[in-house]
Amino acid sequence: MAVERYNPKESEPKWRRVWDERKLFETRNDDPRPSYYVLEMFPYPSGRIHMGHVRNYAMGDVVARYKRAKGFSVLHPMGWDAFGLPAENAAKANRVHPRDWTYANIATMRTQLQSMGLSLDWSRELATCDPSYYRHQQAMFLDFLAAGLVDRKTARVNWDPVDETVLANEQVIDGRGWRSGAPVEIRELTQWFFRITAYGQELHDALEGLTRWPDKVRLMQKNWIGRSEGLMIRFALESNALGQDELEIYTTRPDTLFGARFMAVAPDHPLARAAAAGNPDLEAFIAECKRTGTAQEAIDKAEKLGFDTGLRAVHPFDETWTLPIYVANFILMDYGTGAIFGCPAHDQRDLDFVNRYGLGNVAVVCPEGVDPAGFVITDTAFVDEGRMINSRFLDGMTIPEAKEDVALRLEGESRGGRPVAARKVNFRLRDWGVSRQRYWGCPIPIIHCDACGAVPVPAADLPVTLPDDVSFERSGNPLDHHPTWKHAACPSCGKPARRETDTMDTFVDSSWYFARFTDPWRTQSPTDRAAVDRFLPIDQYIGGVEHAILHLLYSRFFTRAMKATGHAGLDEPFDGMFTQGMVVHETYRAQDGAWVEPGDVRIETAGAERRGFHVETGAPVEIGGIEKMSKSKRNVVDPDDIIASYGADTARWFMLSDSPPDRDVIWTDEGVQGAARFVQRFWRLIGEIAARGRPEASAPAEIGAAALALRKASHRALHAVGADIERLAFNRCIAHVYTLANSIGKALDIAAEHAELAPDLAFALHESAMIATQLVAPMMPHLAEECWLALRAPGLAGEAPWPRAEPELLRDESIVLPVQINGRKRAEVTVPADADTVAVEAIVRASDAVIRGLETRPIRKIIVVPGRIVNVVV
RNA sequence: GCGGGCGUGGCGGAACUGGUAGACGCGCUGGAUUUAGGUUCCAGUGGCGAAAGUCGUGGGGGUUCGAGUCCCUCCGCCCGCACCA
Repeated sequence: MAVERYNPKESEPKWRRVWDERKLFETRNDDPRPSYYVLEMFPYPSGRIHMGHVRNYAMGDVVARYKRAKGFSVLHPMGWDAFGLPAENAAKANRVHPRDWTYANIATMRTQLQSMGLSLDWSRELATCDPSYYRHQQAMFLDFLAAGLVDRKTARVNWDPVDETVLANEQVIDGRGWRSGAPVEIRELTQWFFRITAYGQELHDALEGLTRWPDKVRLMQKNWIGRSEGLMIRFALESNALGQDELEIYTTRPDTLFGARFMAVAPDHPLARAAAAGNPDLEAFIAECKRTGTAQEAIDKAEKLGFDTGLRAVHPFDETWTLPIYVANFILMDYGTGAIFGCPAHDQRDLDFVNRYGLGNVAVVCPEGVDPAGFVITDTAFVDEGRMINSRFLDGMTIPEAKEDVALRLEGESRGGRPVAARKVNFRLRDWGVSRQRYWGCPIPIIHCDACGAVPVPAADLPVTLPDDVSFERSGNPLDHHPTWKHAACPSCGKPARRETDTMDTFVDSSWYFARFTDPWRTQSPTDRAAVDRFLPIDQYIGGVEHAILHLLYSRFFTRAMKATGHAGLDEPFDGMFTQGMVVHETYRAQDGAWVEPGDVRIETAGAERRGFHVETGAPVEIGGIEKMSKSKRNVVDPDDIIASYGADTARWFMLSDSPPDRDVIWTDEGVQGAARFVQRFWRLIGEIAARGRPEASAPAEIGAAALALRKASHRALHAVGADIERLAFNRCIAHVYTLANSIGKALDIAAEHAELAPDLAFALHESAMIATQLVAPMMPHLAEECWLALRAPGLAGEAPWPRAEPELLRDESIVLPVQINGRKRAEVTVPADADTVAVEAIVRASDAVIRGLETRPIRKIIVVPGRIVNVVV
């Protein structure tokens, strides 16, 4: 019987209206059911959504809808990461105010997201650029300050001379500003810092417990934090020439102390500066070091260079042994103490250095089983395990034993009333510099007074709001150029003072928005503890791997700081974390090399051959590599276009179908069309069943083979889809749905052969249609509603509870076991599902196919893996 | 350089803790329906072979009754960090 085509253009908006009217996705904080918090990283309102958003939000929505059906009070909100430099650049380019630009983008993108049919609680929507949001951020900044978690200090920062602002490390790519492309300068500036290093150990250790995070992300964070254990050692200087009598170094290899050949300090180490004071050559060397770019290439090519200061340090275990002190270009001031002792035999950099300056080396660790006498280091440092040699009292020890022995001895020795050495845990992690010389960000609520210093803005005066009347004519920070804004009275003494004109890094905004979502209506405090306790931690967070370190690490710190200041009660904000892959697409180039948009390319296939032609001109187009969708390669597909021509359900279905969610998915026309085809096919299957009317509510007593097979298929799919959504294996979910659709199709074929439909098949068909509709609902919610209605099911698909798979339908009475002979499949036997090993063995021995396969050889052994396989060994 | 991941048909990918390799989709081939189809339906689709069979998960080796899965080794691709002492 004919079923009309499903029309998403009509259906989709209709159902969204129904959901809205019934407030289906609004979450109540007093809902007595257990809560489940699903969140996708909120978008930056750049202008339009892209396919990456579609993929990200489709995944989150599947989880949200599934968990809702499973009876959870699901919190699934959406907001806008709305501060940032692009708004200011747009202001400069188009003479539009950053606020207007941002809110116009939000309006566009909100409409686009809504057209996807996401089950979001829009009543909790927030934008970080709204004073109702950032006022609380200012309050927390001041609370953090009071709690000692904020520092104001002078530090070396990346300065972009074109954009005239400090850049975060991650915004410096190969030594150039990511936006301007200008070489970044290192400047010493006084800035505000969050003391993330205070939590270095904790952030490191707690990674262990984040079992629902990708290992990759945990490892990246671990490396970023860069914890190392070592020893701070104070070397005495041979002479007190420069007013300093010692040099403190940090080392993780105190065991190699007897292999030391030199000392080295960073070019900006105090000792280097002091030594350079009377030494123009050294001064020139230091200047030259600073000129070396920070670009990767420059670092790779840079040779290990040093300048002998003429100073000498005394070996801590031998007063008669002194070491030359160099200023060296490969020593970093901001790690450890900015000074090292060099042991060339067991550190490649040190070895390169001595080989250049002819300082020689002595091996002090020898690999097990190698004769120490013949163990010579030339070009490659030995960094593996071994036994100590050439090291006096350490000889014969393992590396850990030697480390411990050196530490104990030097800790016990003292000079100038202090121990010569101290154990020290060091971190690569630096404090988080949050000052930005930008307009479109959260103002730092501080007033600088000549008399009182940096004074917090009183709570009653918050928020410090951004002025509207700013000009982007001049380069630099518009807040600083504003005629009046920065002038304020000192809250402490009342005298004229200056407002802080730096704003906060936008990563601060995104470090706590998930907490704000739990009670975004609250005006008196950033959070409501009861709401935070109820919803946090986030049960499932989903976003791109590009935030694996920064956003996720900052949020982990921020949550701890919020705990310390009473705004939250937990350490880890994200219980489950998932990083989804990118959306990629083929690229096309015209003969002149210009990139061609997918929409302008027509693909012709001849067998396995694929050829591209320009739609209008017919000129051949070269089909290039598959790459991340980007404007520059023009291989972008606009979600709006797809939704307009196929509907949101098709777009969502395809985004979830092909690839595992953590891998890249290739966007293809064929793929979308396949998804669209399935939408129609599904609608047809359901429609044909619906047209037969509703059968009895309970299963008939007599169930025939065809009906039983369909019931089993339905319940197996139900079971499998549920399990795979829990695993976030959406591609597998979709495969299960296809399998079920195939089973339904077969059952309909059988049904079509009979004029009168048997009650058991009628029941099984209707049941399968209901189950299939519910399985499809998290991925294609609009289609599911339309099917739900056609099947005359009560209420909405969007609020129906997830059905339970009947355990007896998941089992088989008899199963087919493959039988191997010597590991090769030779036969199959059908056995009762509950047959024990002995029974299976008997059946196998009696099997004709097995006997034939044995070719009269005697059976040595039979291995039966119940329910799996049988292996006959001859 | 250090760290991590991956390598399965023409393509995307299935295969839970070792147990029937290629589920499911795309593409392709043949056929049917249709005025037409970018529709729908049916059949086929890893290689070789007429078939029985045989070979097949990047290459080589190993452990095992049995290896895509575990171990060693080599090759290739991808990602992260990068002079962190």
